[in-house]
Amino acid sequence: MDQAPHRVTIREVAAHAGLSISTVSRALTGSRAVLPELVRRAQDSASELGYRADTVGRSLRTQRTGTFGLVVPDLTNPFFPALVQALEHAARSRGLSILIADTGNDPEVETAAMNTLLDRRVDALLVSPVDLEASREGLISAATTVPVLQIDRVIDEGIPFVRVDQEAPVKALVERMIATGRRHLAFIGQDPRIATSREREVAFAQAMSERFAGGPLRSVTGGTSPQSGRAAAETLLSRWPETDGVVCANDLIAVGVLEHVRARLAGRRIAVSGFDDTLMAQVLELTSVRQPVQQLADLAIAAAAHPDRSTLLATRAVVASEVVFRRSTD
Amino acid sequence: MDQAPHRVTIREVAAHAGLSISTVSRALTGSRAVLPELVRRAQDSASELGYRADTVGRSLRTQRTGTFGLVVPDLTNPFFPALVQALEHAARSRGLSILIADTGNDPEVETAAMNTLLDRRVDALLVSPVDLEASREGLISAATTVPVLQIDRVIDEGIPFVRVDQEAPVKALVERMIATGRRHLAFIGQDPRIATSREREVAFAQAMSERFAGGPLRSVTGGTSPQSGRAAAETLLSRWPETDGVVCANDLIAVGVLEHVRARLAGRRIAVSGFDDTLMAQVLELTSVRQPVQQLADLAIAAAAHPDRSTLLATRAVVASEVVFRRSTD
DNA sequence: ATAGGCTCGGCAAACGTTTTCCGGCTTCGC
DNA sequence: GCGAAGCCGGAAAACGTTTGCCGAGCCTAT
Repeated sequence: MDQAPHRVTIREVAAHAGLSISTVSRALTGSRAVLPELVRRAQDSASELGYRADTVGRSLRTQRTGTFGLVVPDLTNPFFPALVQALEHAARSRGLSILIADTGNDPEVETAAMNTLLDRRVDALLVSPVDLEASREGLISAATTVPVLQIDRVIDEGIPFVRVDQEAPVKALVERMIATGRRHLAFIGQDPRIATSREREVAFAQAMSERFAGGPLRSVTGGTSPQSGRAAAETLLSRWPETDGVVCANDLIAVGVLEHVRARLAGRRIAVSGFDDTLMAQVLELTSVRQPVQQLADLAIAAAAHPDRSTLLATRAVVASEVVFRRSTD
Repeated sequence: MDQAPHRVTIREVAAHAGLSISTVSRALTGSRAVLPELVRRAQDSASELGYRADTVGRSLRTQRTGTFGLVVPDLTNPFFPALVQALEHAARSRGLSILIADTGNDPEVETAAMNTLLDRRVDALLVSPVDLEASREGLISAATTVPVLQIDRVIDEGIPFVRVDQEAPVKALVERMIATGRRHLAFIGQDPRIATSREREVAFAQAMSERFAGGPLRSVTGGTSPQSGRAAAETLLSRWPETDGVVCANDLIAVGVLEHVRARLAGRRIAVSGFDDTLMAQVLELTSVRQPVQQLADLAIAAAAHPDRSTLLATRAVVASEVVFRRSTD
């Protein structure tokens, strides 16, 4: 049938323009001064022939691919698509591309994925590590080969990161629940090996101990889904029946809790809050913590795109998030 | 600080093993027979030195990158993360990678993104085109350079695709609504320039005309979000107040409709259905059409990964989907 | 016994680009 | 009017890999 169409190379552009390859390269990339007349000739020939520089050849020579590896734990969790989208836009606006890997919450897959990305010679690795412990070794080892940036989830302070502050919003949630008359607050976390969930739990414990020194710490952990949220709510309320406010580490969990509360405990006035301000939170009128995804992405890409790697290697950024109060905490 | 760590090249492996570069290459890739003894020596040296072949060098030589470009319209729509995840897994299990681009529903961005992916010399382009018309030109032009596979949304039958049948599920929905006593059915679509939405609308019109020949076609279109779903429901019900069943082109829309119905029309028994069987549909007990995402992804990657491009170029696949009935259509 | 064929190691070319180096020309200062 | 110092074009090397080709050694069949 139709043959693989021949791609125009810089050599042909040079021939067509009656210039040397070097001159064309310089004229098009602007890497060194070229007489305006020649620049025009080069550009004209290039566009006439439809020339577009081949990134593979360029990468081989420059040792930079203009590509980042992005490793996320689970695209099923709506927070990550939002993050990916923001990162991809930020990257593309600078002419950079993103190789994506979804690890399905498996640390071994994660390490393997990072290695295949390294083989592809990405300029940097953006990672939201799966597991506080099991991900560490692979992460550290990757960091010896390429600049690594932990994004959102940070499991090793020695490696650059861009994260969200968890303390303030959790404190604000607790304060609000107390202000609306609740006294017996509880926390429902995801797998405790997830960095952000752990941090939220710690923040919760601290906020509580400031208000109710010596009081019991009501806390339960489970999976990351409405189903497990419902189950967690059940065990929580059977263990501490007095509970009248629940801070969840995640919207998906909170939705499950909400279901349980609205269905089984319609009479009781139990506050519920989540994290991530997903679409579901908006629809179900669930109080949630909106993540500054855009800011996170901009910081990450800005750091990763910086020409000298020392900037990236020095990145330790924490950005603030904002609680969106809705009916679920009225 | 610490210098960029030197990556081991095949040349060093060859030196260490006392073999020629060619032999090492052949031993490691198995591209030609090599004496077992030498294979062992090559492999030992490779693993001892921690050698991993550089994909950039290889790509330059072989003219294949082992990378696909994936272009999706909007990761905010939960259908696409699911698709991306499935595609990425299928690709990685074959040692292939995916460069992702989110076009934010903008055909111009889409064309630009496709071009930057082409510069990266992807082996194939997997695209869910934004717009039935505005996307066509860019798509066709890209297809002259690289194998292109339309995935889910197809806007040009001349270009290979992997899609989902819309007719059967829509018909099943209509039948069910009729079977449960509804007579005045309506359709709410997304932007009519979205291929799948249009197909669902056509299927709806056809199913209806089979049952109610000559009856009015109640149909409204709007955006892809609960908000616009709610708005659409409002105009729909003011225009055709008798409506007692609504087939929506999308879960997000359906959720908006459901809100409107449950809030404002609590007395009336109006059936609502969506598409994609997202988490929200499950939570809100919304009848929806589950997309065979896994199957779609497997077919797509299998076609794209096939060594000779003629297979991909011949791909025209349609897979079936399944309606999941829930309370919203009881 | 020898011609022909098979196996397999190594040299070198090639993939497409950027960039170093060289050298010719112009300019400028004295 | 002359040396030094830019400016800028072109040849060629380099990035890391795969692979076409050659030829040495061995086997086999007649």
